[in-house]
Amino acid sequence: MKKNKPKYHQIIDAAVIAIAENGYHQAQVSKIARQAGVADGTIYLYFKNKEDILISLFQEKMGTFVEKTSENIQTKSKAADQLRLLVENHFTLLTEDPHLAVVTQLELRQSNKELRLKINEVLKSYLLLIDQILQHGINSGEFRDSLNIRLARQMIFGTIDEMITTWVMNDQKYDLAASAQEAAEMLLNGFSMKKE
Amino acid sequence: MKKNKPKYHQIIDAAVIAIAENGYHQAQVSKIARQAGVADGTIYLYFKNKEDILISLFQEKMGTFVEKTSENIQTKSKAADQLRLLVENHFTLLTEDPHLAVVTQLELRQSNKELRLKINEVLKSYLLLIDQILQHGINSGEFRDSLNIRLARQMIFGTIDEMITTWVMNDQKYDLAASAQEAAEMLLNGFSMKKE
Amino acid sequence: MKKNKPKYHQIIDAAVIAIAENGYHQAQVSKIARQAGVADGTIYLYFKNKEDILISLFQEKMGTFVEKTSENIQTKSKAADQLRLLVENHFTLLTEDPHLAVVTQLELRQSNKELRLKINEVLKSYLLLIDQILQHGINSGEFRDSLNIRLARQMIFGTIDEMITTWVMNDQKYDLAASAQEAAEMLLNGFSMKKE
Amino acid sequence: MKKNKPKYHQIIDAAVIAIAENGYHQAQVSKIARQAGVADGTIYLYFKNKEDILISLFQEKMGTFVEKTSENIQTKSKAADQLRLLVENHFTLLTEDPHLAVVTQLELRQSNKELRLKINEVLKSYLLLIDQILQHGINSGEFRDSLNIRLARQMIFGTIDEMITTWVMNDQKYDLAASAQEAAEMLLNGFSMKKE
DNA sequence: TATGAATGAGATTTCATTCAT
DNA sequence: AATGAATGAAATCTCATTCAT
Repeated sequence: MKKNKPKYHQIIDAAVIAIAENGYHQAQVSKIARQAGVADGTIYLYFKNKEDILISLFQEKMGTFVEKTSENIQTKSKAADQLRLLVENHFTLLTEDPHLAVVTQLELRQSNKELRLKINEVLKSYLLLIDQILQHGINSGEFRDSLNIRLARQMIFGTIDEMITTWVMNDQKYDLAASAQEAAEMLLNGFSMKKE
Repeated sequence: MKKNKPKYHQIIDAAVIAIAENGYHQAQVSKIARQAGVADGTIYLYFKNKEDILISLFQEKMGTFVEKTSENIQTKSKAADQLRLLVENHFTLLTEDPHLAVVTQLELRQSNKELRLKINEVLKSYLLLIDQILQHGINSGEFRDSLNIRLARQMIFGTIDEMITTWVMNDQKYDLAASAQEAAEMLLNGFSMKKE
Repeated sequence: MKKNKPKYHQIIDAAVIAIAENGYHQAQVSKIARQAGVADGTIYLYFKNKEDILISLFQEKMGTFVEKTSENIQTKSKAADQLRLLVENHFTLLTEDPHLAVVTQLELRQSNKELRLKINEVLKSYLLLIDQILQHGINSGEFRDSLNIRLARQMIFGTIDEMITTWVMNDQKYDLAASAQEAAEMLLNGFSMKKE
Repeated sequence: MKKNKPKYHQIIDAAVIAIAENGYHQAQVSKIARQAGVADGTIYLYFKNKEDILISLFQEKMGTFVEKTSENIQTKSKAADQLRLLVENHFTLLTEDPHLAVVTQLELRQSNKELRLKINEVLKSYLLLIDQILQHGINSGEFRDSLNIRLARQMIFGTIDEMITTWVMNDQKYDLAASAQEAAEMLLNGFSMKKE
């Protein structure tokens, strides 16, 4: 299994840096190789092609994130708290790795449709996690019965994504994590029982 | 003024189709020219370079949309109604021009950072329109005083954008406009007075 | 006859300026037309193609020069004086028209082999004039009998040309005509009887 | 160092042939590559761009020539003999490499001003060599004290250059080297003491 | 395993020339 | 005679991938 060898991760981390520093289209395989301290050809011993590096990058980083977040939210019993934690975890992840933030929010989106479809495949587990929280909230009576889960999920993901992208575009110069609670509250407000 | 000549719009419309059908990187200038029914060189009588076509495309289509929507919402006195109209207009625009939907949601995002910055410039007027609605809602007492406008704007735009992108990625096979009202309600719910 | 119409010379003079100011490869037909104050298409009513402008330019300017010089030197009886006059006339011509100097010494040499062959054709009458002076000098006993005319002609033309080119490359900033007599003397020295 | 690898010289030699046979503007990179027996892209492993091939070509060929000639003339003690050797060496170099003669005398002069400035830079060492001979001749009393070195240098270079160019334009069909001695004598004659 | 030299397909843009008005 | 909008051919250079060592 290639994934267990140190060079596999070495190359992925090099790709994150190379893309963040040079931009998607200027991050040639040779630059990634140089950043990783290996020869160009070595890349192809660990990855099928350039696209494979990018998908693997996303899988490794996002996959790990979803797993951890999934575990984290099990510690909370209320859906509201779970959502709060999810937003916070997401913001914290990218705040702690500025290169990764640039890569996922700006650079990787320049990839072609085919690659983006594969990235979406990876994102599905994240969207599923959101769905679980929403379903749990409906079951527990925190959210209203009539909540359209697909719509709510798109609102959550769209909001988080837009917030992060704006923050990255502004050179990450303000404290993103500080807005996590407020964003969660506003979302939750939209999902709650109608007041009469 | 080049913009008043028929070939200017002819080429822009051809670009939308060529990009939608072939993808961003496969929409060569020669393909756009063929689609427009002009020679390759003619393109350069109306546009400085290829990037200029894409910027102009976005300005013409999105600029027109923002203008019209801006006028439309003046007919509504309540901020809630204005937001409902905004969402509906946006969904309708792209539902009625499937090619344009593909281009704005998927293909144009593959452009380089420089082009995306120019696109964002155009988007600013749209975000400003959203801000106006939100401010109006606060002033009229429809939305709570403490509403964080920047956050609310990101929620609105992020949600709309995510909904459209998902719809386009699913080959536009369901009725997007049908979700407009529901989406607007959920957003509005989040902005309303806290219930006790 | 096109050559008698004012626009013919208007276009040639415009070409000299356009080429001198923009360089050979940057002097597009449209620039020459603009400089001449006519439409692009008008050029083709007076010249077969772009090359034809350049050949005509050279013919008009150099042809006139050779004619005048030819007349001038008839006023001198000694070959040495004729040569002195020839050099002086050549230097004066280009000193008085800096644009023309740049065009003939630098820019027109960037043309392709075919055009340069045609330019050489025009130059032949100039070389013939030099030959006449040399033959006259031999006949009159001013130059030695054994003088190789072809060689002497190449020396004269090569020296003049190299002097002018260097002067143009140095932005015409020194007085070229001032060197005319000295250059002529040195050439004449080489042609004179061997001293014992 | 790229210059020590065999392909560097292989490509330069191919460029000389390709340019001589096709002309400057018809010697596309792909033709040079084919002539060199390498792929188009390989060219760019050894040269920055097409212009770099041409500059390097001139530097290698002319630079080597100046160096060798410089060494050669050290074997002669008299300035007159040194000049004779210089002319002979120059004529011999180009007589032995007809392709190179076409390239330096006709084709490379079609290059743009920027490239020609770089070529002139290389030529400076040649002109310096001529100056050394002239100065030596003055010091040794072979040439007259009052000799204008700049002028004499332009006469030497101009004459040699004109002779070669005419010879190349006439398809190199006569024996250029045979005229070397005669040309040198005529130049020397011009530099010698005035006879009384 | 690792290397890195070599490959070669592919696209934007310019500009001389034409021709309908 | 004059215009100028339209034409369309043509070439440099990049970079993902391979493969002999």
